[in-house]
Amino acid sequence: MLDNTDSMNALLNQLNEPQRNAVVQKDGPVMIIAGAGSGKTRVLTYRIAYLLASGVDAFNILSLTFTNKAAGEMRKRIESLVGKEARNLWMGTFHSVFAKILRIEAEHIGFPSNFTIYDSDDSKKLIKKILEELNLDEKAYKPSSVHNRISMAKNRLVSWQNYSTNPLFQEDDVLSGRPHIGKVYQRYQERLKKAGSMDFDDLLFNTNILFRDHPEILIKYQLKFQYIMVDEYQDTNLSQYLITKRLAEMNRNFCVVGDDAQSIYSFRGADIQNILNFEKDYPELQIFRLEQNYRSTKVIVEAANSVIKNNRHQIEKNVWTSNEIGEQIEVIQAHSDSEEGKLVATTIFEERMKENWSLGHFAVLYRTNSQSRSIEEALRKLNLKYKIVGGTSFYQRKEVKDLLAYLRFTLNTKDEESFSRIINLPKRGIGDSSVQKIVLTAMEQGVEIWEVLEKAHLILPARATRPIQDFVTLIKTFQQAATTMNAFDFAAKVSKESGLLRELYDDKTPEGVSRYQNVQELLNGIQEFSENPENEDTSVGKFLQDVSLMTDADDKKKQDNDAITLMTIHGAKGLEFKSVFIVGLEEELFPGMVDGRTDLEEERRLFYVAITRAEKRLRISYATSRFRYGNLQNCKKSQFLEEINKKYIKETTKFIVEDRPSSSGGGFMNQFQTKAVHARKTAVATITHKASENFAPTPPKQLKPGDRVEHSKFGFGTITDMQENNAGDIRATVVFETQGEKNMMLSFAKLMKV
DNA sequence: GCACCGTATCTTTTT
DNA sequence: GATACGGTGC
Repeated sequence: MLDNTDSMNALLNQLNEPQRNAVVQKDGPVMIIAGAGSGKTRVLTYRIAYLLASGVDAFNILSLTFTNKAAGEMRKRIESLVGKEARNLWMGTFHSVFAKILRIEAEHIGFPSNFTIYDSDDSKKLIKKILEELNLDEKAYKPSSVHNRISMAKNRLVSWQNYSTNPLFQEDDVLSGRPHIGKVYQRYQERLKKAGSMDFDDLLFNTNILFRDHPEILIKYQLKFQYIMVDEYQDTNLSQYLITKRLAEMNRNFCVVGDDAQSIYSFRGADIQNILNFEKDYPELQIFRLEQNYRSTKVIVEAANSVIKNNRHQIEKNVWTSNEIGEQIEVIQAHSDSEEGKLVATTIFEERMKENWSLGHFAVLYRTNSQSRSIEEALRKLNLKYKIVGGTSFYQRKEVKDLLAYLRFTLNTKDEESFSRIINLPKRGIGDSSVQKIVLTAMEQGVEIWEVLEKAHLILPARATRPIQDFVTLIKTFQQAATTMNAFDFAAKVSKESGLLRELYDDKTPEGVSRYQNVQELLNGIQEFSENPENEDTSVGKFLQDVSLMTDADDKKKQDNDAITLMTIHGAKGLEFKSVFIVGLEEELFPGMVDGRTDLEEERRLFYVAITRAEKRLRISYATSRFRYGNLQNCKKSQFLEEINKKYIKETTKFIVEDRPSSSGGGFMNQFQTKAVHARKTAVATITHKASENFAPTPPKQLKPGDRVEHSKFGFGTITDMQENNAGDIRATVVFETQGEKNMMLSFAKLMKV
């Protein structure tokens, strides 16, 4: 530990005055308003180093950051200041830190500690299934919009029980023609619970439940986390706000860092009021303002200021710099998106020559992921190396998720999403109808899918049973192996013996080859994990826990620093580059518009973030026409361009001679074609019964009509009839008190005579 | 059960 | 322009 005052003073001398003040104010509530490029990370790291130096134990510090990568880097920087002790800090994203706590405390909220985390892909698939089951109009109920509503609700701590009576949500839902979202929400939660799974939002929602319902656990963590720091506080939602508020309540050593001007995540529930109202929660608050920008030229800083001042409510601050004036911002007009790409590419090409900057100093930022295409094409033509950060991340690729699904299912056979992914992958002759039958039986009989699989011969013809038995055997051998092998050996075994790798290997199309490589890369990643001496637990279970919260930005392989960075502006937050291009400054693209609605202030903050990523040089481009939805559209220059003070801008019109885009065909819709409507209905009751403590199924032979029985999920009822079928299985008709009449298959015996 | 083919829909932004 | 989905024919 760094307990000598000299070195501490040396540290503090590297800071400017407001930075230093913010660092040494270690106790009590602190808010640090950190303008763009004002050395925020530096203040945070030094602050933690200072806490450690003044005798605070690393175990008692909780520091929440926005990305895993930010956390990792900060930990490294602190380690270089104070040494190994930094490893004991609790540092990470909200999601990863509270997932960790939820695993420790899982039993208190009725989850297994190895619960699976569903990513939004998994969530949407599950929601889709539920929408079909409920037979809801697929035009009004799109999985993504329903998922959005549910996510919003969770972020505002509205449970499914309260959703339908919540005026805020209900009104909007009725207005948009989908009054039944509450029902979907309920079913979605029931299914997640059954699958032993949580989605991203549940990690925070359930943490709130945990702390609300178990004061003794809350106190335990309050005692532990004596000092709490939250970065990017302007992007917290109600759920996150309440978690930290509760945790900080006892010691009140609560330091938040943020910049209201950079709040860009309201679409996922972030509430800028959390930072604007922070002072109301903590009257004794100490506020520090970091206003000196060390990153950018005067032109860039002041241009950014001239844009953001068009927003109304703001925390008062004056970001300034003593850096050079720098060059004016170049605004580039193009006639099409492909021309825009070419102009960007040639400009980078020339600038790199002239300045001798490595490609790592260039970034192209856009509003939507789809804009990367035209840029990529142009860069490839000039042989300029680039990397795309974000978009469909590595971990979202089908082949990667497929292998992960095998690993997940082996450890948690309740995981419904993984099950449907792999049951017929590679093709083993288990078709949709068999799968549906299995899922349906599991629901109707109130047992788990795995159990039905093991007894598939009872409900399916022999032809379909064989491959299922093979599948069950396969998973069983995997389950054995998982307990003894490390993650890598295990994953390698699974990828081979499942036949996944073989199938990809046999596919010699370019896509097939790349898919194969992706799986290999995943295996490499798992190997790194398994062989990393810092990892105590190298089991596949631990790997899965880590990987489910990993994002593209965290990927070490993406840190090639001799390549141009392409990413969304959201992805660029917190980063900086010598030379930045912001592309697509057009109305309805940036500021973006979704079914006629725009949050202009948020879009403006996003533009502010984009501008302030640049250190030396900034260029902004727009095109007067662009391909969207596969056809050509005319575009208007963005209003944001007018908001930049004219004196910082030079407009240039560069020309690329050649290909004008020709409009593509198509676009005529066949209005006369009607879609077949599918009515699929499954009778699934809402399960509320909790099995009695002494519940133990009675052997089927001892049951007879007239018996009163308890079912572990459906509650109490009476047997009215029993029949033996030709598969040798006995079916009992049971009239349940709450669930009505059901046909129970006694080979799945979950009935107890009472 | 599965492979192939036409078409409807899509694009904000992310943990 | 890509993809996911439904329909059709083996």
